[in-house]
Amino acid sequence: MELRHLRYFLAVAETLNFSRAATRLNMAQPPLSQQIQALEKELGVKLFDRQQRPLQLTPAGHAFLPEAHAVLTQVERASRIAQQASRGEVGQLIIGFNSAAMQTVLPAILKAFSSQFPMVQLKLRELDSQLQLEQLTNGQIDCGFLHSQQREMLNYHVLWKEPLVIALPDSHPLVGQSVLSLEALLNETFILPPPKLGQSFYYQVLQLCEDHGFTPKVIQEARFLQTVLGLVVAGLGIALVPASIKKLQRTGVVYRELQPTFELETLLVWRQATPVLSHFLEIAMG
Amino acid sequence: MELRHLRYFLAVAETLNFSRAATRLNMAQPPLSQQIQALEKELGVKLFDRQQRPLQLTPAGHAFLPEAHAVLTQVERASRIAQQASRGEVGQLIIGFNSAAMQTVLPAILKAFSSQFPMVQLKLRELDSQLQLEQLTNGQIDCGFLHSQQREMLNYHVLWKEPLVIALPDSHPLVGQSVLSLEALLNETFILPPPKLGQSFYYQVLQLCEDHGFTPKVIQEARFLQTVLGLVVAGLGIALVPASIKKLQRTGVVYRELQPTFELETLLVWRQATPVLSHFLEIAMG
DNA sequence: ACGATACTATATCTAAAAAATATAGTGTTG
DNA sequence: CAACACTATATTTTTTAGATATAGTATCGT
Repeated sequence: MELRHLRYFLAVAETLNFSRAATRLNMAQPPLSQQIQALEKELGVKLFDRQQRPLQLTPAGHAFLPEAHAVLTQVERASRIAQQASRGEVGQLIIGFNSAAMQTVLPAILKAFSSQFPMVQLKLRELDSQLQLEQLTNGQIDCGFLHSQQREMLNYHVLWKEPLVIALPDSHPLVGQSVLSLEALLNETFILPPPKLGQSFYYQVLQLCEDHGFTPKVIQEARFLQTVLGLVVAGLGIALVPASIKKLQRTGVVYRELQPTFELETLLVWRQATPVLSHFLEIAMG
Repeated sequence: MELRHLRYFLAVAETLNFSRAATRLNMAQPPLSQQIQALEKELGVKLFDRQQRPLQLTPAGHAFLPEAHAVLTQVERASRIAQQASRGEVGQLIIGFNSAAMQTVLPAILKAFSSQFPMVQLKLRELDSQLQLEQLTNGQIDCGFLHSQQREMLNYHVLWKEPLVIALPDSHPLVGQSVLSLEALLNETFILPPPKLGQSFYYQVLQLCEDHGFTPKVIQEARFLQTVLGLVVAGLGIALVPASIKKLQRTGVVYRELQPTFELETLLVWRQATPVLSHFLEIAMG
């Protein structure tokens, strides 16, 4: 069976007249009769009762009519969807992000994109930066919002820069100073996320301290920034956190500027731009 | 576009290999490549990325895949439904019936049929006998359960015969006699359905009386047999009703046998037997 | 009832297009 | 970079859709 058979069947079923249907299809009547006969033979079923005029649909023809129609509708739909997908108007986008991104740039981007491309299904994966880089190369995510130093092989764009600030318990002896240098923190205990979960951020802080000539004392219990702040309040140590965390307004914690400043960069990273992704990138970087 | 293109596309999309797909389709590889190219050209969209191997679906191809699959599924469904309809296993059946039929033969028939052919949609129309005959010739109903004398032109089968009995108020002077002749009712008032609504039954009773040499006094208020009995109870007159009405067990009414008996026939009438109707008739006529 | 009319089916031929064969081109792998 | 695996292109063959001519069949009006 071919779509031609269904198109011809519909024309005949609607006009109930082979000759007029042929005219409407811009063809002669005999081949139309033949094609309908071929269709009937393949189905093993008579679709029209030709013994009486005007032509009548058989019960089988009657049942076949809406089904044939549905096939052609589905064909149009398939065609339209392929075209929309090639223009990036439908499809899906798997987006990786770390917790910091969700606190800053991501919400506005998601909102803008999904209002402009409502047919694109967004799948969000909260992953640490290192895992995002792996999944990007595997093609498991289409793009990622992350912190990283290594920028080889993948495409990236710096979306956001914010200074790291020092989070201190409000009872800490250093709260009197509005600006602190890293050297002043030589003997402090640092609270950091476990290296597995936040490798990139972890190593950036470590590197930073070593650039200033010391290896920090570290306790690694906190998985989320929220927890980090809790430990700071508890007086277990101090932490270097992105400035945007100040939004959380947690009591018992004060934030002090780091001098010299260290800028933490949030990158938008991707491997290959599909049509959907191109639109997303344009909106994100616009 | 033809179904061939979709079948070929699916084979290539599943194997991600033109040569192997061609083998699976029992054809050579070059025509397969050509047909896919033709499909892509018609859609205005590339479905495969041939720049790398193994072959990859483009985003458009990815979106097209489930849609193309849906088309072929729908084609199979259409084909199956046409065949089932030709065997009378699916479809619809519009059935006319009068109130007497619903009191007697119809329920058992409907139950038996719908358990054997659950895919057939039954549409029931409560109509008086005359209207059923009209709608049968118009093709508005497929078959009808009715009372009628005129049996030309249409196919029919006598399903049920029951005597008419006389319904009397229990205070009526004639209740003492267990059997009554029509002549005994010469001076009684008869309650009948309005001629418009129950022509056939109405004229049968009238004819019956005239065969016995008198024209009955008639009041025509009752549309349903239920109402007829109500008027009998109220003492407004007597009525000739099918014996099966006795099932209703209405207090205040007594039934007396008519002598000589008059058999009221319930007919199953149809014009042309479609496959579905044939099954229905077979079950109904046992 | 019967010829005129309107329509569909069959027979034959033509044209289009699908598929086969042979071969050139391209990406991938050791 | 040569060998391999695969896809595209060119050309021919085969199939089949479609056109034309005509025969067959149902309906309608006189």
